[in-house]
Amino acid sequence: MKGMRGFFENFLERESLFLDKTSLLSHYVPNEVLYREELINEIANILAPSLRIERPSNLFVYGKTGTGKTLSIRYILQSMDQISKERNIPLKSIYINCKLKRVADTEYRLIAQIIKSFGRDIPATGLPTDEVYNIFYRLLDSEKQIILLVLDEIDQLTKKMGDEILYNLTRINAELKKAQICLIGISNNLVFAENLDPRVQSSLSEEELIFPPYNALQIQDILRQRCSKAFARDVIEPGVVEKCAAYAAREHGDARRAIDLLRVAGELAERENAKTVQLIHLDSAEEKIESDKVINTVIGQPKQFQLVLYSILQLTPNNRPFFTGEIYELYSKVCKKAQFNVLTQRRISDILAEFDMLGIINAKIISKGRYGRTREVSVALDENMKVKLKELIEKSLQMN
DNA sequence: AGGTATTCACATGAAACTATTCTCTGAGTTAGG
DNA sequence: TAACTCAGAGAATAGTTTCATGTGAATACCTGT
Repeated sequence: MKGMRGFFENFLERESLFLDKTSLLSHYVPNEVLYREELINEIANILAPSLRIERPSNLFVYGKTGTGKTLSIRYILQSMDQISKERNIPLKSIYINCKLKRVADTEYRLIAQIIKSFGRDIPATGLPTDEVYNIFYRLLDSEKQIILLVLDEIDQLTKKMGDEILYNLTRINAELKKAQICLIGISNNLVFAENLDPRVQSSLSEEELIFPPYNALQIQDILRQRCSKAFARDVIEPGVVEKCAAYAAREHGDARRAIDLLRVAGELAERENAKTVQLIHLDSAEEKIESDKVINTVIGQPKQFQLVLYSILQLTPNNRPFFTGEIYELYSKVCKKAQFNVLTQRRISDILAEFDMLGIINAKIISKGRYGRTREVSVALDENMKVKLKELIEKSLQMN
């Protein structure tokens, strides 16, 4: 108890490396968005009519992750909201991230989420979808107004389900008497619109913008901008920002990643009582981010996924790729031993495909000629991680 | 030797089923007037 | 008679199962030389 107290006292006395961490968090919107002036102006031009209660063109924004799409849109909407509030313009902006599991990744939930932003709660289940639509219509059309509806990661929405939702949304305007709605889609899949119903495609992307990746120098400036707010003076060793930017630029100019990296590096430095953030911290930060990501995704998976992964990990010391059949065989054994019910091979096949998507395994479909056709699976993790995951899964399955 | 046809061991798709969680409805019950 | 309770019908969703069909190339099987 005494030791604990000492720890916390020590913690409080210690001078933090951080001044204000918020500027390094992902939803932070800075006062100035660097290197996006032109795009922002363009978007502002497109959306401006809404301030005069005219429906602006629907807008579609493409760009890889961390190129400032979301940030720019939010930035613009923020000032539009401000103006419309000051001048009493009936303009409302709604931002929805379609990727969020169990929040807005289905038709029902998307609409429910929109309704929620009007201040009405819709139960998670129980109501028929068209009933929810009705509520939505009535809510929208209750007064003359313009709605700017931002759908972030819109590709996730159509991936699971068809494009019916989008069709409905684009068609809504025709049915509304007073209100008008403007769709702003954000996607990091550059070919997203291609396999969309042509009707949806044309009306959704009346205007299209592409966000190019940042280069290393630009990322440096962005990092410096954030740093000056986030960190105390002179705690960042020279070269750290540069290397951080280089890391991120090496991928595809992902500024978000660079910022995360810097934040985690700072946290690590602080945790080990360092006076400054050094290059070593960057390396450990990269490692930590990577391993946290893997661990979190694995923990988040349902039990059966964990069982499958566990079986794969058991096979991995053989140090050769293995096939669906082998995995399934071992998986059945593991299941029986641990008193879980055994799923069909069909299902395991899908689970393997999902692990492949998550990047935890590498799976390739190969044909062994006369000896059939299967997935050739290998694990995409280093030894440390494998051991750690094995223990983790053992623990998490023992519980139940 | 060269050319087809087979065949394996799954992959991939679609539909249907199960279980859970939640709403809504209307019949039956209760309590107060 | 109004308010309340509670079972049953119906939804949305996740996770599966069932049934059906697809598939790439190593091998088996021919064929004519």
